[in-house]
Amino acid sequence: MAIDRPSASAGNPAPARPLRRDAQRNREALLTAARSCFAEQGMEAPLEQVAKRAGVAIGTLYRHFPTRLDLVQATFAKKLALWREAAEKAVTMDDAWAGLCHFLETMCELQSQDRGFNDLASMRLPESACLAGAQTRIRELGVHIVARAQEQGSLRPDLTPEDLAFVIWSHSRVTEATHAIAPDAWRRHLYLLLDGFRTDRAHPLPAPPLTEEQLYRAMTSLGGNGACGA
Amino acid sequence: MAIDRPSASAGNPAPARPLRRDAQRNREALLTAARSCFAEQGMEAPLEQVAKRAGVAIGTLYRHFPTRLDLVQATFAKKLALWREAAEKAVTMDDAWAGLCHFLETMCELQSQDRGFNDLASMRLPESACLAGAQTRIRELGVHIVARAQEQGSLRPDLTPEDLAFVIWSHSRVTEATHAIAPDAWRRHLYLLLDGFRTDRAHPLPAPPLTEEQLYRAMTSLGGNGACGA
DNA sequence: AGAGAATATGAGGCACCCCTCCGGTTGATA
DNA sequence: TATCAACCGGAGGGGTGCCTCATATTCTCT
Repeated sequence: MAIDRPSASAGNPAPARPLRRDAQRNREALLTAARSCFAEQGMEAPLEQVAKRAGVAIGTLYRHFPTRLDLVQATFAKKLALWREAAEKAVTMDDAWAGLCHFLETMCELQSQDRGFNDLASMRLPESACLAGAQTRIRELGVHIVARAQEQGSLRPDLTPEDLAFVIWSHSRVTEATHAIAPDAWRRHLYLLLDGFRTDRAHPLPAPPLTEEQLYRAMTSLGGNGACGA
Repeated sequence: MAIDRPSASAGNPAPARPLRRDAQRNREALLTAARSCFAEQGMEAPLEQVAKRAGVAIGTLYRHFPTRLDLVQATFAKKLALWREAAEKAVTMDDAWAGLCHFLETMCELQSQDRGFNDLASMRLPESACLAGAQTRIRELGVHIVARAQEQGSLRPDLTPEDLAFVIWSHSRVTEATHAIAPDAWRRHLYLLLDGFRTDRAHPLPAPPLTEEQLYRAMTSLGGNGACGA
């Protein structure tokens, strides 16, 4: 499993002299290529294809990113930050329901534009990953987003923060199926689901919410074989 | 692409003399093995593993099922029939909303028990497939199920039969993520979504429904590389 | 029991992807 | 411009899975 090999993200106090110019160029070409490969094919896109698209040999890719996880993290740092910003903003919005919608809609939009981000959102990175902190922060914010909307009475009280994972997962396949055919169809699905979240429509639910521990394990189990799941 | 090879499901007036006893035995062992492999790993489970689990050489598998699609169809005929029966029953139930729930709940249950069925439900088999007829029939019934519930006023009027695909797709990943950790969690997700389907105080949806053609293409596009999608 | 058709076997060719390693190349520095 | 560490290329070994085909086996029928 990739995770056991030396990884650029491991404890690395790196005095980090600046990269040589060719190395810098290659690194950026690799990131650009990775962005497009991952966006099209998900986080398990063949690395050889990333290298080819970057116009670089496979060995070069491995020199820069010893682990698939390293490449994934470098590739998605910005998009993860966007997601996190949406969450930070959501908790500051006066209308908590609008905040919830903003949070989920931004997330779904990011997912729908990028199959790799779709994968990333659906699963949990290993503890060691430097992006794991952002994921954790987003979950914390999710707790507040849910709580505020419930205090204001707009979100059904029997919903837990863990239920937000349902949005990620369910949206994940919907957008995968429709994005090439009807790129906006996912909004319809999201709003149907959101209508089910409203207080005034709530009917008793037939199963208890996931516990935090269960959610953790569920996200870890996804993408178990090929990619970055621990 | 597998579909171009000679397939047992093609126009086959087959006088079909009965199988030799060993052949019969192997065929059944293969189907049993396929059921468990597909249930665990989805429709793209390695055929070599199916053969091994059946205690049979890979060549034997190909003799019985020249195409992956042939094996898939033989494996899932019964479960598809169960799904179809649920649909047939749903349209006869007095309470159309209960019928809708029965239909969707049965479908989701089948999906949650079997990753292969999960795949099968999410995508469209090629025209040539002998199970394609059942899929078509189920869609027809879906139209009636939706119409009846709308006539009775329980289902929101802006919902179309194509929207039922959202249930399949969204459930698909939810159950994939949770089935090993909380095997009943999918019911919670389904009921949240169903609450969004109810008539009372439905909110406007931000995107038009899929057309029939779009739905067809979306289901065809899923699982595009490895398996049975045309 | 013997013959012949039906069936089973599994090695092997192909394609894909992973990752490593070392000889050749290039950019920074003096 | 000479030096050398840093960097790059890409062949190649390992693994998996697909599917075919020549050969060996087994059933069935007389």
